[in-house]
Amino acid sequence: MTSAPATHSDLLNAIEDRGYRITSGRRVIAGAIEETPDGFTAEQICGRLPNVGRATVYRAIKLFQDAEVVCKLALPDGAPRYAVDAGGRHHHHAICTGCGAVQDFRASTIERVLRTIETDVEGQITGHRMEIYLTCHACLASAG
Amino acid sequence: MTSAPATHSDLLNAIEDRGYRITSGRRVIAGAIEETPDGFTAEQICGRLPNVGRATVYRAIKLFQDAEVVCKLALPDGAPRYAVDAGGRHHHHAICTGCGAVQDFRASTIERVLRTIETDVEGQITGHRMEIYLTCHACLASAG
DNA sequence: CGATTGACGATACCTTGTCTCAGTAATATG
DNA sequence: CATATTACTGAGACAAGGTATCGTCAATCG
Repeated sequence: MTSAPATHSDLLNAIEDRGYRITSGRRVIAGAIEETPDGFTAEQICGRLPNVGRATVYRAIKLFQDAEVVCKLALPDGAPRYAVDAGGRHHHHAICTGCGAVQDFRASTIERVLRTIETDVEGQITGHRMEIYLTCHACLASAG
Repeated sequence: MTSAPATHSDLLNAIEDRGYRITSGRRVIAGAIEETPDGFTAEQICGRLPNVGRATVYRAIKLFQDAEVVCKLALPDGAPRYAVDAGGRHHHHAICTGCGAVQDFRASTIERVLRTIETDVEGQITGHRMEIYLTCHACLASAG
């Protein structure tokens, strides 16, 4: 009966698929992350899980990043923020600077632009980073 | 004879124009920055100028940023890097992940894409960040 | 049920900055 | 030019975000 699929969350599945163990710590970290619809910071998770070590939280987040189910973003001032990356396909993020809410968007035009740029710059493009900053409807309304 | 234009560097002129004093510390910091053709890190400048306090270096870099003659970038892992911003006009940066060399480019297409995205996301866009990562010709050749 | 190996928590440490504060240098004024 | 004013400075403490170390513990394999 060890064949039970154990019905993990997407986050846990992603790291299990890569050969990492599912531990109780990782389970509660994944749970805490999945409760944040609008992105999260590492310290938020640490604060919410006082029984899990800080290092363990950072280690788990890094695993999720490597497994491409969590993505690290930067606010305008460079402050880091994480968001769950459901789809898998390459996409970018629009971040509300008021509340931190994250919207995904897939702008195929951007990919086309990048290919254009490829001919303009000296060298071989290996990657890129792009973030849109905005004020979401909720923040516009409450701060309006 | 106090009308001598004092022929400062672009960096110094930029902060002088904004009402800040030209001090000996700022002079050597600007000099050190202008000697780095391929971007720089704050600690690099600190290391090169042991007689200037660390805080002073960071303060000066911030002034240059505010005056829009220096721009703060992020490498793929989030590590910060600075580059001199000559032109003034809004542009983006392509950074070699091998050596840190920075190329500027002005992709008007990107601005157009952003305006398109504006209609796709929920909220009011306030800004964006974009960096291209590449391997420059020199690094391609030497690591090839 | 062990044995093995990965994961854990605590904590020290690192990096990148910022803040404080007393002392100092750059300007403005007389 | 002397002096008053004010900004600037260096040293060092502090903060945020993250990584490394290390002894212990638990998940998984056989």
